[in-house]
Formats: sequence, C-alpha cells, structure tokens
Amino acid sequence: MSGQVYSITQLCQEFDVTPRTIRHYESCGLVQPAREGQRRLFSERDRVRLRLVLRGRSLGFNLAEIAEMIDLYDLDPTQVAQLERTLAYGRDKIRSLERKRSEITEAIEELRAWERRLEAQLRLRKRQQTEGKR
Amino acid sequence: MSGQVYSITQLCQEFDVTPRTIRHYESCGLVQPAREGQRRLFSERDRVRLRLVLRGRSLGFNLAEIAEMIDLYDLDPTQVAQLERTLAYGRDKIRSLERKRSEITEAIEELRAWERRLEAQLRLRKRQQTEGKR
DNA sequence: ATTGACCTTTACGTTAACGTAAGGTACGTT
DNA sequence: AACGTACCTTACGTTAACGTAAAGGTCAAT
Repeated sequence: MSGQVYSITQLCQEFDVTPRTIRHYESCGLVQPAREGQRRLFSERDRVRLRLVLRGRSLGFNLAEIAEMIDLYDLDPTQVAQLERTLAYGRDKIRSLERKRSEITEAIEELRAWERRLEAQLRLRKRQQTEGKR
Repeated sequence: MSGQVYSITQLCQEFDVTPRTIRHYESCGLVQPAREGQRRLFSERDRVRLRLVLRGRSLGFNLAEIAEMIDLYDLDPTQVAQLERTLAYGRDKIRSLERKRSEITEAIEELRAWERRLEAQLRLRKRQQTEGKR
C-alpha cells in the first residue's frame, strides 16, 4: 500500500487555493508531488506540508522562511550533522513566534477595550431613546 | 504646548525603518504629519500609529487592512452613526486575530516538540561519545 | 560662500506571490 | 468522431510595498 494520494483539485478544494498556487509552491520545493505521466500525485506528506505553508503564510512569513521552518519539521535527528546549530536555529524561530504571539495578544486586548467602550456608548444611546419616548 | 514632535529620521531610528517607508505610509493616510515649511513634523499620535502599523505588518496584514483597524482605534464613539455595524466589524477583527493566535500557538507547540526530540538525540550522542572514550 | 546635514519631491525600478491567457495532452463518454 | 473534464506547460501580467536614483531646498558651521 502506497498510502492515500490526492489530485491537485482535491487539495485546492480542501484548502481553498488555486492550482496555480500549489504549482507555485512546488516550484519553490514546498511540496514534492509524484507524477503519473504528467499529473501530479500528492501524498499525505504533501498535504501536511501544504497546510503548514498556508498557516505560515497567514502568519505573515514569506515562502522562503516557511521553507526553512518546514524543513526543520521533517528532518531526521539521527542524520543531522550540525545538531547544536540546527537546534539553536529552531529555538530562534520559536522565540520569534512567541514575540508575534504577544503582539497579537496586545492587539486583541486593545481591540477588546475598544469594544467595551463602544458597547457602553451603545447602551447609553438606547437608554436615551427610551427616555425620549416618555 | 503642542506636545512632543518628531522628525522623520528620529522615527526611522526608533522603529528601524527607512524614510521611504514612512513617507509611503503617509501617502496611504496611515500617518498625518504636520508641516513646517516642507518638513514633516510627526506628533505623538503619529508615533503611536506608526507602531500599530508596524505591528500589523509583522502579523501579516496588508496596509489596507491595517488602515481599517487603526481607524477603529481612534474613532469617537459618540460620533459614530452605524454603531452596531462598526461594533460587529470590530468583533470580526477580534475573532480573526484570535484565530491567528491559535495558529501561532500550534506552530509553537509543534516546534517545541521538535526541539525536545533534537535535545534527546543530542544527549544520546554525548553519552555515546563518553562511552567511546572508555 | 561653500560645505555638510537634513529634508524634500518626482518618478522609474524591484521583488514576491501569485493571476491569467494560450495552447496542448490524455482519457472516458456520448 | 466529437466532446467534456481534468490536467499540463509556457510565459507574460499584476499588485503591494517599498527601493533607489536624480535633483533640489534650508540652515548652521567653517
């Protein structure tokens, strides 16, 4: 058994992207579909990678950065020569993600404060409306 | 007193961007410096806005989206006509930010698991090295 | 009065990440 | 045999977000 395979349109539908996008990712080495004649056959691994790419993209990383990070994921630790260096690099990525997360958290909290202000203003208006009817 | 003002290079140094970038943001309406002759004078408000823009950019929003979100911040609730609509829009932004945050959290946790695997492998190698010396 | 620092405008150039059009293949169906 | 569907390659086009070069204004210091 060679595992589940997916056509390009299947993945396009699942992740809501165009074929062009996926082909572009292939040309960047982000996915590596097999071929049956001309047609691309995407493996489960390609599907996982695609999901990672799209997540990274939505977080504002460019494709080159995403490629680097993904390559960390499926690397065989027993085969890595510069283990300390690689580990340091990965820890750096973690820190940069944590920084982004705290930025997001700040933004969320500011928007929530803003939300409360508007809600208060809204309640005030409704009260004034009902008072006007008396 | 008209408050603290900043030159373009001051802000460039503080936020590590080029003058071109700030001028570009002005042309998009993201900052609105006053003028003294030709020169731009940035207010504290511009500085805050600039910080928000850069934060948004690092989170993968484009300048148009950032403009919309920033405009929410400094809007006067007592003057807003479509209060419910605006509120709904803001809540939507909050939800999209929360989604991004959970994506980041996922990514962080996956990278941490990866880190632990590499650390284990590293310990294993060191042990084998010392054994080899016996 | 000229140099240097700081700032300006105008306008063409660049890069990433695809969009899109044109034309072709391969295969099952009508 | 013609058609539809799904896929392919090649290659030019587009958009956002600036980069960069050219030419010039203003003011203080030498």
